[in-house]
Amino acid sequence: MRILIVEDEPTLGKQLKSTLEQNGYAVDLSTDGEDGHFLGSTEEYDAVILDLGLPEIDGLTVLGMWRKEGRKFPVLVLTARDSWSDKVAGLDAGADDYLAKPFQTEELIARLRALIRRASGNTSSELTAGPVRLDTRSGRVTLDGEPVKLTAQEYKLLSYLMHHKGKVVSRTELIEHIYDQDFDRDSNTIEVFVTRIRKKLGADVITTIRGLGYSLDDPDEQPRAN
Amino acid sequence: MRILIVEDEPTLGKQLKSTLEQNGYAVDLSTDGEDGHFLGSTEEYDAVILDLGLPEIDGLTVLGMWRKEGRKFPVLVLTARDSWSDKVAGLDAGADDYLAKPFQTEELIARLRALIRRASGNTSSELTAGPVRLDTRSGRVTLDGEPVKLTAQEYKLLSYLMHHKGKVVSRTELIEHIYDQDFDRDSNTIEVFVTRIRKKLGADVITTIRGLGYSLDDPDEQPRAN
DNA sequence: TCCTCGACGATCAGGATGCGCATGGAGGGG
DNA sequence: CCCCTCCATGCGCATCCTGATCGTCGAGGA
Repeated sequence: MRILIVEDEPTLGKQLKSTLEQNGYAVDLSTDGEDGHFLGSTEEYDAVILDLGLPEIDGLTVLGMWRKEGRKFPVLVLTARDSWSDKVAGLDAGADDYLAKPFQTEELIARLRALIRRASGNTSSELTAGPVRLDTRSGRVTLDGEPVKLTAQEYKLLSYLMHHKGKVVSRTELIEHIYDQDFDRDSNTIEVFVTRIRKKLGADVITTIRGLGYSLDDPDEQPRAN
Repeated sequence: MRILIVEDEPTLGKQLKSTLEQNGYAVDLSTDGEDGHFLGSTEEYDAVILDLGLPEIDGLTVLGMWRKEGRKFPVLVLTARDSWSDKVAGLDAGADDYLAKPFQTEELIARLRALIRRASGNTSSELTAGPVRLDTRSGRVTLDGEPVKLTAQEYKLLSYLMHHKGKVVSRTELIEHIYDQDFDRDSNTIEVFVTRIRKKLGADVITTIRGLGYSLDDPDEQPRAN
């Protein structure tokens, strides 16, 4: 899952970035509204953390522009404490959730998880597909109840697929959501990790759709094979 | 485990802080409601001890604000008198337990322990993971029944992991819950203590998940990895 | 229907990177 | 005075990426 943080205060921004990265997200950080808006418009994010108190362009304006452009990613707005007007205006502008500064990083992470989960249409923090179960809260994966050890990248890849269960996900889409800005897009790393995951979870977990990408199906919901 | 004490009387506050620290908690002390509220909103606490008779802002108000902001840590309220009205109001405001002044520090610690235990979803004061057993009441750790001597920090670290058994805990999360406010976050102390604990309890007690953090698994519940 | 060929995906092994581990020593507190 | 805590350094290894090779699928023609 890839996150954009738009936060003008460098210290807080960097701290957030590193915390989120430790939690398995790919994170881009922008420190002003204009740059932030550009990133949000051009790159693919699964969620955006947006500070309202930005220099130059206001956070609300940025949010409004995104929504007008049709960007649909969930936005978590950081507002100064007690500003009800901000809250209302933010809702109108299309924010999905709020957090008043100051806040606890754990809560931020929890809300972020919830946002991403909701955005992908899931209701529980546990995602399942056949014998595979992924708990987004504890960050663990089990196969038939047995815990499976995944590396960071393997987890990111599997997590994205499970959040989009049944959908065909192209390789570029995966790259855009698993890695942050600076990454060489011409490589076969995705294939490599797909192979790895198949080795650990079974070959039939991830289906290849030639020329299009990959898809993770739930055999319980789709009894017949292909 | 990290505790916040909000207590206006300096003597009592300091005494509590030192007592709790001797019992293996990381403690922040605040002497007025405003500061206390701020700390509780920004930092990560596993429990809060809140005196109701505060100057400026009342303890109940502070508690109410926290709950309205969505802070979920358990709160142990200290009330000066045997006043029922305080108790009722406190319950409404979201307190989890009570203690009437004057009280025995022993009792305070016992209740605190119970609060933290409940908050982490454990039912017993004894936490076990494989051959390792940790008694939160006596603060003792045994390996295959044999008592093991842990230093204060080693105990704190192990305790936090055991309270969150099975969850992947990032290094920042550990730092936030084991140390109090003023601590340099860029250091490798966590690794050092993990190493120490492994030496004393066996290398397989704590699992490393590269790039994400550590996790303490219970082999009884999860027979084997890979 | 079968064969051929092209294109795409899977797999493997080698190597760079950086994370986490170990260790020793300085500093501080009991 | 001793032990605990913390910081710094160097090292080893898991992890990740790369590039090459092998395998597979499917279209089109005979």
